[in-house]
Amino acid sequence: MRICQNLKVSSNLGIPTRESNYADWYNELVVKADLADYSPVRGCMIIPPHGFALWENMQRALDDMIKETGHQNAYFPLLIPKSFFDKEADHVEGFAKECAVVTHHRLTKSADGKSLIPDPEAELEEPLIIRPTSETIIWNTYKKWIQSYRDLPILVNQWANVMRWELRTRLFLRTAEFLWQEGHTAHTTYEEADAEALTILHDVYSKFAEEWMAVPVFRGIKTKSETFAGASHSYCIEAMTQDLRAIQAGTSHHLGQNFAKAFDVQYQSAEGKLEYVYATSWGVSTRLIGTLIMAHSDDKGFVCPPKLAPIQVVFVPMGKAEGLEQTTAVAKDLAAQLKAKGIRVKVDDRAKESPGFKAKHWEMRGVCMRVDVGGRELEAGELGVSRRDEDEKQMVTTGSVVDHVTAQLAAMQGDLFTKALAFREANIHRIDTWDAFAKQFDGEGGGGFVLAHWDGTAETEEKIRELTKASIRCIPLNHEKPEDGQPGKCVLTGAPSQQRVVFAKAY
RNA sequence: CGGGGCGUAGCGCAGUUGGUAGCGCGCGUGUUUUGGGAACAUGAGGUCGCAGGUUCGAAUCCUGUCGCCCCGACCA
Repeated sequence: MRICQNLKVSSNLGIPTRESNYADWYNELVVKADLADYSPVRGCMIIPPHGFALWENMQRALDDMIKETGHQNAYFPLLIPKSFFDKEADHVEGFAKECAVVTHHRLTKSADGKSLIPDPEAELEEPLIIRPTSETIIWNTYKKWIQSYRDLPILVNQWANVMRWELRTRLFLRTAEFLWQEGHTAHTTYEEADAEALTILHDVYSKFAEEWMAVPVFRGIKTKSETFAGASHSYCIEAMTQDLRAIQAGTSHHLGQNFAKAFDVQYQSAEGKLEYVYATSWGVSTRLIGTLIMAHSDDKGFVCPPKLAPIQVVFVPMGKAEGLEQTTAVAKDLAAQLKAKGIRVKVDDRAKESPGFKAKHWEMRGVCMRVDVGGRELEAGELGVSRRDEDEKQMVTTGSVVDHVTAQLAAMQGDLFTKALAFREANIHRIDTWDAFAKQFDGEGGGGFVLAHWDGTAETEEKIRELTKASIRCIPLNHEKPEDGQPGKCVLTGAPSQQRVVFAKAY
């Protein structure tokens, strides 16, 4: 089955440049870096071992942080009774249009005997929904778990797949099925729930994005129109892509008492009164991989921050006959030393591929560092070590390779963040006139982040979106410059504004 | 759902007065190679998306149908 025939692949090697076609650059990179592939079902993706190893690394770090902040993992079912969705009106409104529905439990031969059809005899009495998110099934369960204030708070997370029948999909950025974690907590007070939502935003998501993914993010609160269906308010982190758009990398919602009321979850307080609980939910998904690619990668392929890279160092032994045996032995020895220090290494001792082929191969796949081990190097006692995010190769004495690599991996992690931060800085604009604002978002492509004043009304927000395709990504919680938090006048209407908000074209 | 494009080998494509399918890459084998995507030789691989129809004969013409990609509406 041919799925991406519009992708005009120039050859089986290489990818388009970001400059020539950013969208194709991304699409081809994802596939050629072995991060994901198309599947026979539209919008679903196959994640091969290399891509999954990356996800596992992300998962592991996030899972540790989630547990560190007091949460436990649990698992709830994939299938949810349709009736559960009838209970929270806004939530239904938000998800009804994109639900996959299970209606039968058996297949049978069609009349002509040539194919299988759902057996009319086996239609379910109540259709089941493949979870688009798990609030409803979880709140139905929490009703059983919560009787007393002594049962609170409940701090639970689950790693799962969910399905949303998206009309237009893109590998990692928007797939019909995706992997994620979803946290669901219950609390006695509004303030405690808000503190929870903010803990996740600051201590987990923002920290993970910046310290592990090396992607700087804006933390903020969503406007009413961008708030999660069924939430009281939503917090988010927003990153900038290399084509100057915004990408929502994570969300943390304060659900108020909406779900508690919809699912009748009350507890008896210390004073003996019945009270509805307050709730949060929060999630990050495989979209983070798309964010990672868009933040750091280049025209040679994937660039991955060392903390998350499936392979951090690859050794390429060179030479022929005894020479090759010798270089391979040296490579394996150094690799073992690095592995002992917890570094993820690979020795590419494939016989048929040339060193040049191997260099390109691993560059495409985002290996952070490469060590060339050749006869010349061994004679000189220096090996060629290159970093994925730098052009030049360093000559390093064999004995100091392990220390050098260890130091450079740490340096690369920091440098990627610094570079991404500088890029974002260079593409943030503080704009106070409508003409300049409109001009900034004119034409195709993104316009970076525009920090501008907004009068706080949904009408103005919508109007600006219609005129420029830029939307309010968030109302920042912490400002880059103190003056961004000062009052001003709306860039469109001139009405009073409390602070600047982040405008951008979004993924 | 609207507009556009397209279904031929694993991938990218060619193939019209209708005559039973080809190229490049990749893949197997062998030899020579290997310092930034090696070369030659040899071989394997396709009921031309599916279903009808026209015809002596259909990848090609007709009808229907399914699917995919891009742009839009919707969305993490």
